[in-house]
Amino acid sequence: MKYNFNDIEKKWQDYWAKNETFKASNNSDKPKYYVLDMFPYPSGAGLHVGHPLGYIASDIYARYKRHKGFNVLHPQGYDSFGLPAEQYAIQTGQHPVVTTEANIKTYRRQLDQIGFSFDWSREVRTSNPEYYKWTQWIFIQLFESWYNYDSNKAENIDTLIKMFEAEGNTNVNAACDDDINPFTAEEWSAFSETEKQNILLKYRLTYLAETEVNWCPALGTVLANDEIVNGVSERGGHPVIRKKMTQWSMRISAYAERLLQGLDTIDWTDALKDIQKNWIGKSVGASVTFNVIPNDAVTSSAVEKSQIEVFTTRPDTIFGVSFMTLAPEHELVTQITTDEQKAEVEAYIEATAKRSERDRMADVKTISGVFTGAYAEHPFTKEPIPIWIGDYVLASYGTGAVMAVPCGDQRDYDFAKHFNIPIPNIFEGVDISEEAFASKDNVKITNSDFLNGMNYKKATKRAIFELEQIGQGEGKTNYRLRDAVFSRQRYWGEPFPVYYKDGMPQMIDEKHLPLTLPEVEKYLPTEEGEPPLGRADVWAWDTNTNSVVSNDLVAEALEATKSDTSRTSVSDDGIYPLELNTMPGWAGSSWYFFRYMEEQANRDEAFATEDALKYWENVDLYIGGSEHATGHLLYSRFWVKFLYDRGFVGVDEPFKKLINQGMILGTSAYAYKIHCFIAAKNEEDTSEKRWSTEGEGFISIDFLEKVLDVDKFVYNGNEFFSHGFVDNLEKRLSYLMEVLDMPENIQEMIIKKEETLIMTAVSVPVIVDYVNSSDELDVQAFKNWRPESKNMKFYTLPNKNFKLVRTVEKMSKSKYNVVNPDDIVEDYGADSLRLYEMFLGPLEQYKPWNTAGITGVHGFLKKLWKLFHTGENGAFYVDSSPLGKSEGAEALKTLHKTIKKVEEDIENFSFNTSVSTFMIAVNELTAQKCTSKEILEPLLVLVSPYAPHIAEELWEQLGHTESISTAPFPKFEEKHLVERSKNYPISFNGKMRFTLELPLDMSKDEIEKTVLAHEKTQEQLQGRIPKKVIVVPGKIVNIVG
RNA sequence: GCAGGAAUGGCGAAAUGGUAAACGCACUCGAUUUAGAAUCGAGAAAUUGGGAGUUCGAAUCUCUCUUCCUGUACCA
Repeated sequence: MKYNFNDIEKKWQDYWAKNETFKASNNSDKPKYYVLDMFPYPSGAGLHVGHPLGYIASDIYARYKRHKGFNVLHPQGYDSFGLPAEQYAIQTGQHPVVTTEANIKTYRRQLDQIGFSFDWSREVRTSNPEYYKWTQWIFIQLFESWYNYDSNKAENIDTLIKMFEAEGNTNVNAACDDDINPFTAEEWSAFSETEKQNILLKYRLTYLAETEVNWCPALGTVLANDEIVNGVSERGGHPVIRKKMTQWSMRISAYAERLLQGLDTIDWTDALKDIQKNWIGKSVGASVTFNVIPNDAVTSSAVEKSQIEVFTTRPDTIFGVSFMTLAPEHELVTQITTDEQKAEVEAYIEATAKRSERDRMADVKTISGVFTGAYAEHPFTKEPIPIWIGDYVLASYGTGAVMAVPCGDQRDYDFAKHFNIPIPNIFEGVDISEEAFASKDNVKITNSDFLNGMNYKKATKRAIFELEQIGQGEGKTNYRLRDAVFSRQRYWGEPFPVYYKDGMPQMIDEKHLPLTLPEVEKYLPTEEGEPPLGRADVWAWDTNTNSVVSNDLVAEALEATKSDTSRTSVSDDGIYPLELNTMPGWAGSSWYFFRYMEEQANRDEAFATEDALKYWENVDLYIGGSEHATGHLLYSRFWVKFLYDRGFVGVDEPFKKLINQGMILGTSAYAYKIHCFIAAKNEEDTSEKRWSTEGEGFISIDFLEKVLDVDKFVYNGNEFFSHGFVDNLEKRLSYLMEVLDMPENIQEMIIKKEETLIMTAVSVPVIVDYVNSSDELDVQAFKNWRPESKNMKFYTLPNKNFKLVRTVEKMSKSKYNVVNPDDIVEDYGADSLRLYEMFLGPLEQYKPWNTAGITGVHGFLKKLWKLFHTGENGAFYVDSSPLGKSEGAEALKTLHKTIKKVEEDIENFSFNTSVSTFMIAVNELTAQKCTSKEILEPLLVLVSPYAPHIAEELWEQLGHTESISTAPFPKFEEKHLVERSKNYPISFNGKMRFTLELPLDMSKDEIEKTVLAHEKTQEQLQGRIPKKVIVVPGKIVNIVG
């Protein structure tokens, strides 16, 4: 019987689907375990071999946990809202629903054929209305909430309103906008409804605000900070500019501290935690207020009371302040600038505004700034401090102003040097003539009044205390984390459940959700620049019927209220325009892990029932790419903490353990297209001396290396060209003659150095399928693919094949290095693909794919199969009789060391090493001619998580009628590994010289005696007397001397 | 600049203080075959990026330098 993997795999995939083998239950006596993959965006290109890497790892773990007796939830779904489907819709006019559905079909087929143990009954798709109904619902909950720093959690907005009614807002300690004016309880009750709503909006966890956003004109939408890479859009690489727009924002900054603290409670890699820590960017310091000194030369009237608030992490260096710098955008700049400096300052502001964010980022070295003519007063010395503006100070961080301490901060130092501002030194015994002293350690403060002689820690404490005493500062903590813009000017996203009454946003009642996407005839923004939803004709909310109605009705309603300027009377007929923006991609992905917990049947009543949430809690193991570190993974944590605060879920972290799988890279192949010719020394000379190869040809890389006589030649840009070529030409002329058909007289001229031979080469990517494992090109296939090369020459070394250069890079269509798992599954089977992906190397690492290597693991599966088919003509045969003591010992040893290693490996997510372990086990058992059921049966369970199809098939052949998937994991027994003796390595000064077989129960002294007495030891020592003998029983003997 | 990670044959890698290089690919030779593929057997090949230290003993721990990768960037 042959190992017919295609039939076997189909058979068991059908079996699993039919029997719902991997359906998880919400009621079970077993302990629960939740294994989750980051769900895919179903793109049109389908999967390549890099995509399933993480899925295979998580599947192995999920299957392992089932063997270990856990009730495993291992679901899968689709992040099906997103840009590519919409871009495709814009180009073709096809509705994204249609393309998304088609793409999902492809994904499902590809996933199914790899044999994943997903519970598909719990599938989610973020673009399904039954799903995004609950995304909209969560949005409404955020709108109805505010963050109370006193209770340190989100609360219903009603508790805030109660506080306003009772005592106004002065004692409210909330996460809110900066521009809050204080009011009393009386004032609050006197406000109009619109005014009240306006104020509440400044406190809500999602709020409308005019924000400076990253606008991408090419994509017609705003982008989040994490969607921009090097100043251009992550998708498509389009330029991004700053633009002010009214947008929904999420007050994630309220959670900055908890997002930071929470990292300590979860099992993520330090690398990933560091990325989030840096992104949150906590800095502890103080806020200090500087009074601006009134100046007659300032025309502006406000200057009398002007104060500049700064944030500093080094309040201990306050006596080192010799100037202040404001961001050019700082609101105070125009007020304090003296008439004399006005022209210069305005010119500078204009110049900075013109520079794009990208320019400012690229150019961090140029120092620029302008003096405003104004001075501030030092809070302690009362000395005047000049106020400058400079674009090294960012308007968006802190207060947009800094107290410059040039002796302690390199940027301040550079600025001071550049503009000849004094640099007072406040560090005892430190030389600051060359650069600033930015370290906090091992230094004492001097020239600083009451701070003299103190270290950083003490001085900081004292400085803050003194600032508080004079009312000009306090301790403060700043975060880099900004609120997240939540609006997108796109069609293919969740509609906001929001309509506008008198310009104020109103939530649609949750019982009328979902608010589904309207039909539009085109997916582009409108001519007026409104988002695509602006094209919908039926996109207004009728509060009478609670339904979406035609826009025409809004026009009528507005007409009716137009004359009423206060807009407070209810003369309209209750029909209002709906929000035109949609939600960003991260909305649906920030809570999907809860949706899986609920079975399809109960999903109408809640996003997940309380029972389901309580049972599954959160994700025990999450596997996905590290590129989501500051996007999905941060936003999910934020939403979960919010849902936790409001009592909707019982956990405040979504993912207990997280592993980032590395990327599988493609191995591209390049052929060099060359052209050889002889250039005349004189450009104008076009006489018969000139010669060239007939058109272009391709040159084999080994030939090229030989001709150029270098191991590795430098290839820059599109061509190379070797002058040194001529010098060594004689040696290699034979090769050249053979291939270039060069006339003898030309050869002579080159040898005599009358002419220079020039070779140009262009590298052309080749479809990797045409290249064999020895990097040789199938020339015929290549010619068929590239018809223009049909008549070109392919230069190779004599009797050699055409060789190519290979480079490792990301898989991409344009490089022709994409490997489709479908082909691998067809040629080698899913089990081989699964094993090979794991075998390539550690899960977290980036590693190149090389299809040739798969024969190794495929060969292993065949050997495994053979182990069970040792009967006549390869018939199935295993020996069910009990193992004899003597012949069984060896096999048991093999089995149990395999159990031990594989179990350890899976627990440590070291899947590559267990594949090696399987290979060793099968090689050993084959050599032992083992046919015992007692050995082979448990071996199958070990292999089953990795190669489930072959395991199921052999399991069935062993006579089992139930799937192997819940068979208990074999128990490791130490006794089978116990050895009587040990082949001790005998080292001399740490270097192993020979080995010696000694009983393991031999005592330390005896070992020493035996070893020293051995003739080989004497030979090594050559009469010397050992200074020391180290004996580690069971490990090693080391003789020093 | 800052933060994190990495460097072991031709390639992917194993070994986390105790015999360095397991396992696989590729390579060479042999058997089988009309040939190729497949299969089986045999073989050649790496002193752990450089330097120093700790230790009886270091790929592994410490310091330092070099190179590469990832993230982040005027964050006060």
